[in-house]
Amino acid sequence: METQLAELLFPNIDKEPSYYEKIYPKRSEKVVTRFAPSPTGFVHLGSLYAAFLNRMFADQENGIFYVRIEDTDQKREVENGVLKIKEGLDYFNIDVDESPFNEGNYGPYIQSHRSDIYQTYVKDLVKKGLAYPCFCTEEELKNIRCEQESLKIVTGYYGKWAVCRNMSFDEIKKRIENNEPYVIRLRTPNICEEKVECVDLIKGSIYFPVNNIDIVLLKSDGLPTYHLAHVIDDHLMHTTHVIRGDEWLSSMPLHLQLASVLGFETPNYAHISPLTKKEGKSIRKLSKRKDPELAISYYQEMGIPVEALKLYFATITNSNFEEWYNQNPTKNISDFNFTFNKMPVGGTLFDIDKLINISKTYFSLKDKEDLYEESLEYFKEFDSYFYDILIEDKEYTLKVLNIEKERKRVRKDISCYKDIKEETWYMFDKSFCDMASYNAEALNYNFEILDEYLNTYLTLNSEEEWYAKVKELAIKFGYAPAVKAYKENPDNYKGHVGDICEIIRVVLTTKRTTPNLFEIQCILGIDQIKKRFNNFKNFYL
RNA sequence: GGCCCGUUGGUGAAAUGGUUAACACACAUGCCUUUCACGCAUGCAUUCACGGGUUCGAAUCCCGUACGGGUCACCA
Repeated sequence: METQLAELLFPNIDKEPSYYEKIYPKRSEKVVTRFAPSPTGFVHLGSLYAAFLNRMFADQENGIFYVRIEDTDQKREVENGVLKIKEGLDYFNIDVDESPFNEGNYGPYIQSHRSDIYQTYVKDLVKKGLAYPCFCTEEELKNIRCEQESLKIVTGYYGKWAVCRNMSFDEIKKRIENNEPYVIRLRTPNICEEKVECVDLIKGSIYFPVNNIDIVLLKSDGLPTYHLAHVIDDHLMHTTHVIRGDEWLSSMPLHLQLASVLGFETPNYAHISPLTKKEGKSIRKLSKRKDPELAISYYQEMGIPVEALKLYFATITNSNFEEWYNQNPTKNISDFNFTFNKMPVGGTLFDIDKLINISKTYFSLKDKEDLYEESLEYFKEFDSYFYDILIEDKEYTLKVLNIEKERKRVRKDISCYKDIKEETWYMFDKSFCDMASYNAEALNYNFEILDEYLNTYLTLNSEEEWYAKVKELAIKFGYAPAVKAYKENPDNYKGHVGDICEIIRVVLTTKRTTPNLFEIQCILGIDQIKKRFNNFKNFYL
């Protein structure tokens, strides 16, 4: 009778599960991880975090990391969804060993192309009396739920509520011939209220009630639900560690049950606690719909380097990473030994301040050549005006990017590529001419000091000599040659040497705060300095 | 509402029964200093959500309460 039913339901399925078991043999790698996104739009930072972890763990154990597209819900699918996932991964420099774009021996890597596989396994379950067709309509299911809710009992398709569970073969046949739509449900073997131990690598052992709901295995369009698909795929693709978001934790009893019913060994599970965000007083999981600023495009536009993002991920992944990295700043993330039991169990607030700090350190460690190349990539895409300025004279740009770099304590004022423009635009003649504008306060500057400086005190031979001259200039005009002297007797002076420097600084850059003034002047050169002094005077006279 | 999980300073967190509760970010002050940044120093939880209990001893174990989160689809 069951065999008859199986043939009625799946007349076109001519294979047995053993066929697939044979063509997808065990792999030699000890660790196989995977990233299994749905093609529903841009790649969210949270997804990338999961991908990053999977890749990292596979690397650490010399394993395989593959990508499988979970597109069994065509309603939610977005145009170019798969491509967007690829772009996200590429941008993040996450190598993928097997994927739809790089098929290995365990494909297809897109679930909608694996329909026959799922149906073969389900057909086998039907034969064994472990699955059955259900003709309940959306409305009927809704009514069942409403009744259960009013009775204050657990909702779902189970026990006596599972009305299609014991339908006769003749009735099923009649309905199918009548073209009534149906799903295939699991005939869950559990009716009692036992608990199952779910071992999670991050959270430890958790005891859940066993699943006793006849969940849907195959939807009316013949495609599987997530639960069935992932259990079969992770088995056939020989995933050893399922590292996924913790929204799946509570369905783990179901997944364990499915594996057991299908006769599979269960992989290890690790459920990652979500990245969260503060909204007013409450905290909630980062959401793709509500938080578009957490699309990677947000970071691309700002120019936060991927490496910085990865370092940030690493620090929130293992609480001891940060300390290790501070002691080994030249090593790679992959040199660190990650462990699941050091991962956060609760949610993690996404801390942009921390990210920015990490990014600043990252920039401070970059040498000028790398900085130049990477900046070009960024500005080429997001600011062609400044890109043209940067490439006009490479040697000059390198000097600008190198300001205060070749010293023991490097500046840390750049947190993203966008900042590079903010911090250097005044160093280039073109952007200076285009963008410079003086604050009204500059009007009050003593023009005599400026003339004196330009004509007799300006020297670029060495920083010591230059500074000594500036001090002389300060004294000549009644300013203290040292800040300390000024602070001790403020009434004796008009100001201090720093004020003199400020005047020069503003005239040359329009800014009150810049890196080292002497270095700036050396790069600008005498002619440019003169030009800017003259411009400044013309501006006000 | 049922089932799970969590709650340590502004933030991320360490500490897994034993003296003054790591570390990092942020913040504040001071030093250094031509400005800013860097760097250095100092400060920032009389206490680990709350209430009970176990113990010579608890942030750490147990129970209860409160709050927060996740999940209960023919979505993944």
